Amino acid sequence: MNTADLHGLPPGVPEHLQSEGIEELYPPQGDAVDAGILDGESVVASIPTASGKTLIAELAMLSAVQRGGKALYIVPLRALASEKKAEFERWAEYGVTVGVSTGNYQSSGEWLGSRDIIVATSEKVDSLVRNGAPWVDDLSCVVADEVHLVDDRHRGPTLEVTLAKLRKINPGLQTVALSATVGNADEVADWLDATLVQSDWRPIDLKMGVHYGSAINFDDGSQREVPVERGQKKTAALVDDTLKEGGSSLVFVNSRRNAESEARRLADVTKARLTGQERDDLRELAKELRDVSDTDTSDDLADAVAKGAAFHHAGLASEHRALVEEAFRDRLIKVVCATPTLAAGVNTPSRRVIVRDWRRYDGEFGGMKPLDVLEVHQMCGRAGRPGLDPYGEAVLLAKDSETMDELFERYVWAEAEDVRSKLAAEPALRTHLLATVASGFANTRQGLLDFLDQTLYATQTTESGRLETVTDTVLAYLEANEFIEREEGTIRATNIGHTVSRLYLDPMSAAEIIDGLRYAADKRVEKLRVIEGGGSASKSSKSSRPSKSKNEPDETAGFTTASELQAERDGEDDDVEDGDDENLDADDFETTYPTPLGLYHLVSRTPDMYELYLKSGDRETYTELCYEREAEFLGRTPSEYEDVAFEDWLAALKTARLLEDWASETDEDRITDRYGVGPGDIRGKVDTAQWLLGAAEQLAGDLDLGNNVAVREAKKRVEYGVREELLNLAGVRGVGRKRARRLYEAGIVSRADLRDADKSVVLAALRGRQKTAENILEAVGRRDPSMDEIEEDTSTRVAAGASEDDDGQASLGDFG
DNA sequence: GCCCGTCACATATAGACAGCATGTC
DNA sequence: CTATATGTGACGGGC
Repeated sequence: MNTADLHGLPPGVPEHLQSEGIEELYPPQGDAVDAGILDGESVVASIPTASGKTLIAELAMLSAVQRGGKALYIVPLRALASEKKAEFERWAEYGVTVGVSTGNYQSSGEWLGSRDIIVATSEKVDSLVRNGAPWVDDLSCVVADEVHLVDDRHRGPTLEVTLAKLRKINPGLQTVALSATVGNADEVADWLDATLVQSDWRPIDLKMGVHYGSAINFDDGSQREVPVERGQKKTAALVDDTLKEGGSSLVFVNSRRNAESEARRLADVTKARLTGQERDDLRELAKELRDVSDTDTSDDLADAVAKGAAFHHAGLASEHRALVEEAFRDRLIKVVCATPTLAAGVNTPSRRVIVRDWRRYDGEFGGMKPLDVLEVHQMCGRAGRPGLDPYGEAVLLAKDSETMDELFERYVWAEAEDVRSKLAAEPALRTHLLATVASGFANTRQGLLDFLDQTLYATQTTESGRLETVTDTVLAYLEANEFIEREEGTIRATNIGHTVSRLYLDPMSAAEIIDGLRYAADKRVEKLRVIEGGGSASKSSKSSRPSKSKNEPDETAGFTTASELQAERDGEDDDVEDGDDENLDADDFETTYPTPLGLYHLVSRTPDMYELYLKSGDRETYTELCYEREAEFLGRTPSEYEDVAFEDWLAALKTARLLEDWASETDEDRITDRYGVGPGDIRGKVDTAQWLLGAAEQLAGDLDLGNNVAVREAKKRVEYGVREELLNLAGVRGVGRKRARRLYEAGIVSRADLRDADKSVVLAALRGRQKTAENILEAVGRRDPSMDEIEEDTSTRVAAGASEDDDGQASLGDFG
């Protein structure tokens, strides 16, 4: 089918497609048009990666807009949201407007309402529906990208429920679901009342094969000699082989560490084949990567990249990832060793894909578990860059002929698994039943069951009654925690229930947080009563030890290097927080209870916080810490000997400790090696903690518990990664944790000080960066921010520390 | 005395969404 | 932790 024959699109669009070189539609795209995609018909397109799924979606959305409608494009990842938005924005010249809404990307409801196409993550859409975004009623077309993810245990149910809700709100809604090739696409199509378009067609040929001995054996029967020299690794031979033809490779491995070590090894392979220009460009890129964060991860990545290789996994900061992805697309980086982050993320095609590891450690499984066929196919699908490569090659590795046979059978010839709904799990229903009640979708038990009947789960299940049983369990749970009320058969959400749903909390997280906050409120009342009765004894003990925040500046002013200062702070933590039940004495108690650590631990043990892994030795470390800081924890501490929950509780303590470190200005590199995480993990934890503490603050306010100020401060401290005394400064644009500390050390302790401060002192505190100093002064509202002719105050500079090249901000920012 | 290979033994294990209100070098 | 790869320390050989 020719693009010129397309109907129902905004004027100019077919011509635009032709100008992009799209004269003719790919066969699956033609099928989708035949299925009525331009006329508002629903379609499930189950076709390989990179075979033009996005255009199918665009055709549907553009024709819907042309009919005066509004379209929603649901993506699985935030990074994809911005990618798609950028792509769709080329239709702006035909009057089509695009908006994005994700957790970290701005979105006012009204503004979104004026957009023709909205791109959002499934969770964000769910949240918008819960909160009654007005434009949801106006949708005429919804696209679900990667719809096979309904199979995902954690996030699948959200997508499933959201689609069901959208379809219920808008009865005639055109649903376009894009899926990888899966076993039961027909079932998905049935569920969505859509026509199935299924095809294995790809614009560039994909050859899948297994390397064994000295050759790759492809699925089409052909072979390619790739001998492996003695002492050489297979991956090295394969990467070098591609490189000789000027192609790049993508290597998938099963752990972060493997990604890093493989990249280190392959760097020696790529290094040998770089041009002089490439060497220079890579050196520059390496510097940029190194500056992203002051951690080992950053250095290791930069070292590898300088030689033309990179690794990619979730421990990287988002800037790291973005830089690596971009340079790989530009063919500057020759090989990327990645965990599955890259398999489903943004578009990073490569001439050759090597699936080095096909098994991955899985604790629940109890050993190395073979990857799903779908997952391996997704990785392989990254092979072949449209328009650049004649074909793509995906290679699995076998050390013996037996393994080769197994790999052919298991992956090369195999069809992907069926998609199975995971909705009937309690955690999923806990969240979604509350939301369904709270947003008025249903107000009886039967109403809920009727609604659930419209989900994929219902069309798939053979086990009748299962959904009903779980529903009853979950309703009982929600009622017991006072999130819902039942009266004569009608179910209503309580005020708190509404809040919980609106905040997008797992009700179990909310229950935990509420318990903890109530515990804190009670303990506070009780303690204050004791203090009032007990009187002066505790007061005098207090006065002998000034609180740490007050005496900090004097204490730290004399240190000359950041690390000395750091060492002192770390030591001090141990001293001050050390102690028994009495470690929070009278006045401290009044002003500092609940403590940040208590609150961090509270949010860290909710199911919404992903657990940090306990390593060997950690058990002892944190058990000890648990006794040391016993007075700070909110709620009953499980018994070390009797409670199975103790292990989880300790893992949460480890997370809480990380957050406390971050909020005490501990350096990133110190945190990364103390907890065995990457810079990206710190960011993730901090981000989640911020969200949960924000929710906790609201709950504390709603329940009138009187501790929302403490929660707010704990939240602010994680947000900026600073101690209490820097909170005022750290909020200024351009001032992060490091600069705030330097300004503070130079005697500038507040925004007001900054407005009036001696410019030479400011300049010295900022290591003589004029431009930075001007920007900061402007941000804080100073009338004459100009730094022209200003000299650094050298005396201040010396006192503030002579450490070099350490001007970086926290650099954990995520600016979507 | 030193460098290196070898071996037994220990160690660690993928990913990432969400509230609200504004803004980073 | 139904496996695996990598890191670590002890040991011995060759010089």
